[in-house]
Amino acid sequence: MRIGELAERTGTPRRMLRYYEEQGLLVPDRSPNGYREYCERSVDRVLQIRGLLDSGLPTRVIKQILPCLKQPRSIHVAGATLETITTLERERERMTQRIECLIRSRDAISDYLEAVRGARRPAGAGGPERPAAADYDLAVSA
Amino acid sequence: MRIGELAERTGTPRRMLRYYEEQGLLVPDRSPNGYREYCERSVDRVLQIRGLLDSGLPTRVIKQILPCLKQPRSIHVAGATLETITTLERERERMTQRIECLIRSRDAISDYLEAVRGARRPAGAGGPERPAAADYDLAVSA
DNA sequence: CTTGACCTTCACACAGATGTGATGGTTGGA
DNA sequence: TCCAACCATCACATCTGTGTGAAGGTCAAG
Repeated sequence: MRIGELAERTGTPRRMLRYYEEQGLLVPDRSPNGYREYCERSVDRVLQIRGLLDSGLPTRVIKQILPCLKQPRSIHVAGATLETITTLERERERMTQRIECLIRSRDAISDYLEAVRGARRPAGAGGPERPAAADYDLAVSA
Repeated sequence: MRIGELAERTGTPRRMLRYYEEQGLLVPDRSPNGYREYCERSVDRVLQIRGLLDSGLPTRVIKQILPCLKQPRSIHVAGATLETITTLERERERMTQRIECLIRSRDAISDYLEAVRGARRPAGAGGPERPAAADYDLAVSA
Protein backbone atom coordinates (compact mmCIF):
# COMPACT_ATOMS: atom_id res chain seq x y z
CA MET A 1 0.00 0.00 0.00
CA ARG A 2 1.12 3.54 -0.58
CA ILE A 3 1.48 6.34 1.92
CA GLY A 4 -1.99 7.73 1.44
CA GLU A 5 -3.72 4.51 2.38
CA LEU A 6 -1.46 3.92 5.36
CA ALA A 7 -2.11 7.47 6.51
CA GLU A 8 -5.83 6.97 6.30
CA ARG A 9 -5.83 3.56 7.95
CA THR A 10 -3.76 4.75 10.87
CA GLY A 11 -5.14 8.24 11.19
CA THR A 12 -1.65 9.61 10.77
CA PRO A 13 -0.60 12.57 8.62
CA ARG A 14 1.62 11.62 5.69
CA ARG A 15 4.10 14.10 7.03
CA MET A 16 4.51 12.01 10.15
CA LEU A 17 4.96 8.76 8.27
CA ARG A 18 7.83 10.32 6.40
CA TYR A 19 9.20 11.67 9.64
CA TYR A 20 9.10 8.25 11.31
CA GLU A 21 10.96 6.87 8.35
CA GLU A 22 13.54 9.60 8.64
CA GLN A 23 13.99 8.58 12.27
CA GLY A 24 14.51 4.99 11.22
CA LEU A 25 11.27 3.63 12.66
CA LEU A 26 9.78 2.69 9.33
CA VAL A 27 11.57 1.32 6.27
CA PRO A 28 9.13 1.01 3.38
CA ASP A 29 10.11 -0.38 -0.02
CA ARG A 30 10.11 1.89 -3.02
CA SER A 31 8.17 1.38 -6.20
CA PRO A 32 10.10 1.88 -9.46
CA ASN A 33 8.68 5.37 -9.61
CA GLY A 34 9.99 6.24 -6.17
CA TYR A 35 6.71 5.90 -4.31
CA ARG A 36 6.87 4.40 -0.82
CA GLU A 37 5.38 0.93 -0.64
CA TYR A 38 4.26 -0.32 2.78
CA CYS A 39 3.43 -3.86 3.83
CA GLU A 40 0.36 -4.81 5.81
CA ARG A 41 2.23 -5.00 9.10
CA SER A 42 3.11 -1.34 8.84
CA VAL A 43 -0.36 -0.52 10.07
CA ASP A 44 0.21 -2.05 13.50
CA ARG A 45 3.71 -0.76 13.56
CA VAL A 46 2.58 2.81 13.03
CA LEU A 47 -0.08 2.40 15.68
CA GLN A 48 2.56 1.18 18.10
CA ILE A 49 4.83 4.08 17.28
CA ARG A 50 2.08 6.58 17.85
CA GLY A 51 1.04 4.98 21.10
CA LEU A 52 4.54 5.07 22.46
CA LEU A 53 5.14 8.61 21.28
CA ASP A 54 1.95 9.63 23.00
CA SER A 55 3.21 7.93 26.14
CA GLY A 56 6.26 10.10 26.23
CA LEU A 57 8.89 7.95 24.58
CA PRO A 58 11.20 9.68 22.09
CA THR A 59 11.73 8.16 18.66
CA ARG A 60 15.28 7.26 19.58
CA VAL A 61 14.01 4.92 22.29
CA ILE A 62 11.10 3.62 20.25
CA LYS A 63 13.57 2.63 17.61
CA GLN A 64 15.27 0.35 20.10
CA ILE A 65 12.03 -1.08 21.40
CA LEU A 66 10.41 -1.85 18.07
CA PRO A 67 12.52 -4.93 17.30
CA CYS A 68 11.07 -6.51 20.44
CA LEU A 69 7.58 -6.20 19.02
CA LYS A 70 8.43 -7.35 15.52
CA GLN A 71 6.11 -10.02 14.24
CA PRO A 72 4.22 -12.41 16.51
CA ARG A 73 5.86 -15.75 17.36
CA SER A 74 9.25 -14.74 16.06
CA ILE A 75 11.58 -12.67 18.14
CA HIS A 76 14.46 -11.15 16.33
CA VAL A 77 17.53 -11.46 18.47
CA ALA A 78 19.83 -9.38 16.39
CA GLY A 79 22.93 -7.55 17.46
CA ALA A 80 22.08 -8.28 21.04
CA THR A 81 24.73 -5.91 22.19
CA LEU A 82 25.38 -5.78 25.89
CA GLU A 83 24.68 -2.11 25.62
CA THR A 84 21.34 -2.65 23.88
CA ILE A 85 20.25 -5.04 26.61
CA THR A 86 21.18 -2.56 29.29
CA THR A 87 19.26 0.17 27.53
CA LEU A 88 16.21 -2.03 27.21
CA GLU A 89 16.30 -2.88 30.88
CA ARG A 90 16.55 0.77 31.79
CA GLU A 91 13.71 1.75 29.50
CA ARG A 92 11.56 -1.08 30.78
CA GLU A 93 12.04 0.26 34.27
CA ARG A 94 11.05 3.75 33.15
CA MET A 95 7.98 2.36 31.44
CA THR A 96 6.98 0.64 34.65
CA GLN A 97 7.25 3.93 36.47
CA ARG A 98 5.13 5.62 33.87
CA ILE A 99 2.54 2.88 34.11
CA GLU A 100 2.38 3.24 37.87
CA CYS A 101 2.10 7.00 37.66
CA LEU A 102 -0.65 6.80 35.07
CA ILE A 103 -2.59 4.18 37.01
CA ARG A 104 -2.41 6.20 40.21
CA SER A 105 -3.60 9.33 38.46
CA ARG A 106 -6.29 7.56 36.52
CA ASP A 107 -7.68 5.96 39.65
CA ALA A 108 -7.64 9.32 41.36
CA ILE A 109 -9.62 10.78 38.49
CA SER A 110 -12.09 7.94 38.76
CA ASP A 111 -12.53 8.54 42.48
CA TYR A 112 -12.97 12.21 41.82
CA LEU A 113 -15.57 11.68 39.13
CA GLU A 114 -17.44 9.30 41.33
CA ALA A 115 -17.43 11.78 44.18
CA VAL A 116 -18.64 14.54 41.91
CA ARG A 117 -21.46 12.40 40.61
CA GLY A 118 -22.45 11.56 44.17
CA ALA A 119 -22.50 15.23 45.05
CA ARG A 120 -24.56 16.15 42.02
CA ARG A 121 -28.06 16.04 43.43
CA PRO A 122 -30.67 15.89 40.71
CA ALA A 123 -32.36 18.60 42.86
CA GLY A 124 -31.69 21.48 40.48
CA ALA A 125 -32.45 19.23 37.56
CA GLY A 126 -34.75 21.83 36.12
CA GLY A 127 -32.04 24.01 34.65
CA PRO A 128 -29.48 22.23 32.50
CA GLU A 129 -27.16 25.19 33.01
CA ARG A 130 -25.48 25.86 36.32
CA PRO A 131 -23.32 28.89 35.56
CA ALA A 132 -21.81 29.59 38.97
CA ALA A 133 -19.23 27.08 40.15
CA ALA A 134 -19.81 25.26 43.41
CA ASP A 135 -16.75 25.18 45.64
CA TYR A 136 -16.64 22.84 48.58
CA ASP A 137 -14.83 19.88 50.01
CA LEU A 138 -15.91 16.31 50.33
CA ALA A 139 -14.54 14.11 53.07
CA VAL A 140 -14.00 10.65 51.72
CA SER A 141 -13.18 7.62 53.79
CA ALA A 142 -10.34 6.29 51.69
CA MET B 1 10.86 25.71 52.06
CA ARG B 2 12.42 27.75 49.30
CA ILE B 3 12.96 26.87 45.68
CA GLY B 4 16.45 25.53 46.18
CA GLU B 5 15.41 22.91 48.69
CA LEU B 6 12.39 21.86 46.66
CA ALA B 7 14.58 21.57 43.60
CA GLU B 8 17.00 19.34 45.44
CA ARG B 9 14.38 17.19 47.08
CA THR B 10 12.58 16.56 43.82
CA GLY B 11 15.55 16.46 41.53
CA THR B 12 14.04 19.22 39.48
CA PRO B 13 15.85 22.26 38.07
CA ARG B 14 14.71 25.55 39.61
CA ARG B 15 13.98 26.70 36.12
CA MET B 16 11.31 24.02 35.80
CA LEU B 17 9.69 24.83 39.12
CA ARG B 18 9.24 28.41 37.94
CA TYR B 19 7.92 27.14 34.64
CA TYR B 20 5.35 24.89 36.31
CA GLU B 21 4.23 27.87 38.32
CA GLU B 22 3.93 29.93 35.17
CA GLN B 23 1.71 27.18 33.77
CA GLY B 24 -0.45 27.32 36.85
CA LEU B 25 0.54 23.92 38.24
CA LEU B 26 2.20 25.30 41.34
CA VAL B 27 1.18 28.28 43.41
CA PRO B 28 3.76 28.93 46.13
CA ASP B 29 3.42 31.68 48.70
CA ARG B 30 5.84 34.54 48.68
CA SER B 31 8.03 35.65 51.53
CA PRO B 32 8.09 39.38 52.27
CA ASN B 33 11.29 39.59 50.28
CA GLY B 34 9.70 38.05 47.21
CA TYR B 35 11.16 34.57 47.61
CA ARG B 36 8.89 31.66 46.74
CA GLU B 37 7.79 29.67 49.76
CA TYR B 38 6.65 26.09 49.22
CA CYS B 39 4.73 23.83 51.57
CA GLU B 40 5.64 20.25 52.29
CA ARG B 41 3.04 18.85 49.93
CA SER B 42 4.70 20.57 47.03
CA VAL B 43 7.24 17.77 46.99
CA ASP B 44 4.71 15.13 46.02
CA ARG B 45 2.97 17.53 43.76
CA VAL B 46 6.11 18.22 41.79
CA LEU B 47 6.83 14.51 41.58
CA GLN B 48 3.34 13.95 40.21
CA ILE B 49 3.76 16.70 37.68
CA ARG B 50 7.04 15.29 36.47
CA GLY B 51 5.67 11.80 36.24
CA LEU B 52 2.72 12.89 34.17
CA LEU B 53 4.85 15.10 31.94
CA ASP B 54 7.14 12.17 31.37
CA SER B 55 4.09 10.10 30.47
CA GLY B 56 3.19 12.43 27.68
CA LEU B 57 0.60 14.68 29.28
CA PRO B 58 0.88 18.39 28.52
CA THR B 59 0.79 20.91 31.35
CA ARG B 60 -2.60 22.09 30.22
CA VAL B 61 -4.05 18.66 30.95
CA ILE B 62 -2.04 18.10 34.11
CA LYS B 63 -3.48 21.32 35.43
CA GLN B 64 -6.95 19.86 35.15
CA ILE B 65 -5.95 16.56 36.68
CA LEU B 66 -4.07 17.87 39.68
CA PRO B 67 -7.15 18.93 41.67
CA CYS B 68 -8.17 15.26 41.65
CA LEU B 69 -4.99 14.30 43.46
CA LYS B 70 -4.99 17.12 45.98
CA GLN B 71 -4.41 15.97 49.50
CA PRO B 72 -5.30 12.48 50.70
CA ARG B 73 -8.77 11.91 52.19
CA SER B 74 -10.16 15.16 50.90
CA ILE B 75 -11.35 15.55 47.38
CA HIS B 76 -11.80 19.05 46.19
CA VAL B 77 -14.95 19.24 44.18
CA ALA B 78 -14.56 22.73 42.85
CA GLY B 79 -16.12 24.27 39.84
CA ALA B 80 -17.32 20.89 38.72
CA THR B 81 -18.24 22.27 35.35
CA LEU B 82 -19.95 19.90 32.99
CA GLU B 83 -17.16 20.66 30.62
CA THR B 84 -14.47 19.84 33.16
CA ILE B 85 -16.08 16.50 33.85
CA THR B 86 -16.23 15.69 30.18
CA THR B 87 -12.59 16.59 29.78
CA LEU B 88 -11.61 14.42 32.71
CA GLU B 89 -13.48 11.48 31.30
CA ARG B 90 -11.80 11.91 27.96
CA GLU B 91 -8.36 12.20 29.51
CA ARG B 92 -8.98 9.20 31.70
CA GLU B 93 -9.74 7.22 28.59
CA ARG B 94 -6.56 8.37 26.94
CA MET B 95 -4.58 7.47 30.03
CA THR B 96 -6.04 3.99 29.91
CA GLN B 97 -4.90 3.66 26.32
CA ARG B 98 -1.44 4.80 27.25
CA ILE B 99 -1.32 2.32 30.09
CA GLU B 100 -2.32 -0.52 27.82
CA CYS B 101 0.20 0.48 25.20
CA LEU B 102 2.97 0.72 27.76
CA ILE B 103 2.11 -2.60 29.35
CA ARG B 104 2.03 -4.36 26.02
CA SER B 105 5.38 -2.92 25.04
CA ARG B 106 6.96 -3.55 28.40
CA ASP B 107 5.86 -7.18 28.37
CA ALA B 108 7.24 -7.55 24.88
CA ILE B 109 10.55 -6.20 26.08
CA SER B 110 10.53 -8.64 28.95
CA ASP B 111 9.88 -11.54 26.61
CA TYR B 112 12.61 -10.34 24.36
CA LEU B 113 15.12 -10.00 27.16
CA GLU B 114 14.24 -13.43 28.43
CA ALA B 115 14.73 -14.92 24.98
CA VAL B 116 18.06 -13.19 24.59
CA ARG B 117 19.25 -14.46 27.94
CA GLY B 118 18.18 -17.96 26.97
CA ALA B 119 20.13 -17.69 23.74
CA ARG B 120 23.22 -16.40 25.50
CA ARG B 121 25.09 -19.62 26.17
CA PRO B 122 27.80 -19.21 28.76
CA ALA B 123 29.83 -21.31 26.27
CA GLY B 124 32.19 -18.57 25.22
CA ALA B 125 32.44 -17.42 28.80
CA GLY B 126 36.19 -17.15 28.44
CA GLY B 127 36.17 -13.87 26.59
CA PRO B 128 34.08 -11.10 28.16
CA GLU B 129 33.96 -9.33 24.80
CA ARG B 130 31.95 -10.64 21.88
CA PRO B 131 32.54 -7.96 19.24
CA ALA B 132 30.65 -9.35 16.25
CA ALA B 133 26.87 -9.21 16.54
CA ALA B 134 24.95 -12.45 16.32
CA ASP B 135 21.99 -12.28 13.97
CA TYR B 136 19.39 -14.99 14.04
CA ASP B 137 15.78 -15.71 14.80
CA LEU B 138 14.23 -17.55 17.67
CA ALA B 139 10.95 -19.37 17.33
CA VAL B 140 8.97 -18.87 20.50
CA SER B 141 5.85 -20.78 21.41
CA ALA B 142 3.76 -17.82 22.48
C1' DC C 1 31.39 46.17 54.99
C1' DT C 2 32.14 42.61 52.06
C1' DT C 3 31.68 38.12 50.28
C1' DG C 4 29.16 34.13 48.93
C1' DA C 5 25.07 31.69 48.52
C1' DC C 6 20.86 32.22 47.92
C1' DC C 7 16.87 34.45 45.45
C1' DT C 8 14.41 37.45 41.64
C1' DT C 9 13.06 38.43 36.50
C1' DC C 10 14.08 38.36 31.74
C1' DA C 11 15.61 36.71 27.38
C1' DC C 12 17.52 33.98 24.13
C1' DA C 13 18.54 29.12 22.43
C1' DC C 14 17.50 24.38 21.51
C1' DA C 15 15.43 19.81 20.44
C1' DG C 16 11.60 17.07 19.20
C1' DA C 17 7.16 16.39 17.18
C1' DT C 18 4.15 18.48 14.12
C1' DG C 19 1.80 21.86 10.63
C1' DT C 20 1.96 23.98 6.11
C1' DG C 21 3.12 25.02 1.74
C1' DA C 22 6.02 25.39 -2.50
C1' DT C 23 7.59 22.96 -6.50
C1' DG C 24 7.50 19.27 -9.35
C1' DG C 25 7.00 14.09 -11.09
C1' DT C 26 3.56 10.03 -12.16
C1' DT C 27 -0.62 8.12 -13.50
C1' DG C 28 -5.22 7.11 -14.76
C1' DG C 29 -9.60 8.65 -16.41
C1' DA C 30 -12.71 12.29 -18.98
C1' DT D 1 -4.72 15.84 -24.31
C1' DC D 2 -5.37 17.56 -20.12
C1' DC D 3 -6.96 17.48 -15.46
C1' DA D 4 -7.26 15.56 -10.86
C1' DA D 5 -5.31 12.88 -7.52
C1' DC D 6 -1.74 10.85 -6.10
C1' DC D 7 3.33 10.89 -5.01
C1' DA D 8 8.22 13.10 -4.13
C1' DT D 9 11.55 16.41 -1.68
C1' DC D 10 12.59 20.58 0.71
C1' DA D 11 12.10 24.37 3.64
C1' DC D 12 10.18 27.05 7.00
C1' DA D 13 7.10 27.80 11.08
C1' DT D 14 5.00 26.47 15.48
C1' DC D 15 4.47 24.70 20.22
C1' DT D 16 6.39 22.61 24.50
C1' DG D 17 9.46 21.46 27.67
C1' DT D 18 14.27 22.61 28.85
C1' DG D 19 19.02 24.66 29.14
C1' DT D 20 21.74 28.69 30.09
C1' DG D 21 23.11 32.94 31.37
C1' DA D 22 22.82 37.97 32.38
C1' DA D 23 21.71 41.64 35.72
C1' DG D 24 20.48 42.50 39.99
C1' DG D 25 18.19 42.01 45.10
C1' DT D 26 18.58 39.67 50.06
C1' DC D 27 20.86 37.91 53.80
C1' DA D 28 23.91 35.56 57.01
C1' DA D 29 28.60 34.85 58.31
C1' DG D 30 33.27 36.44 58.56
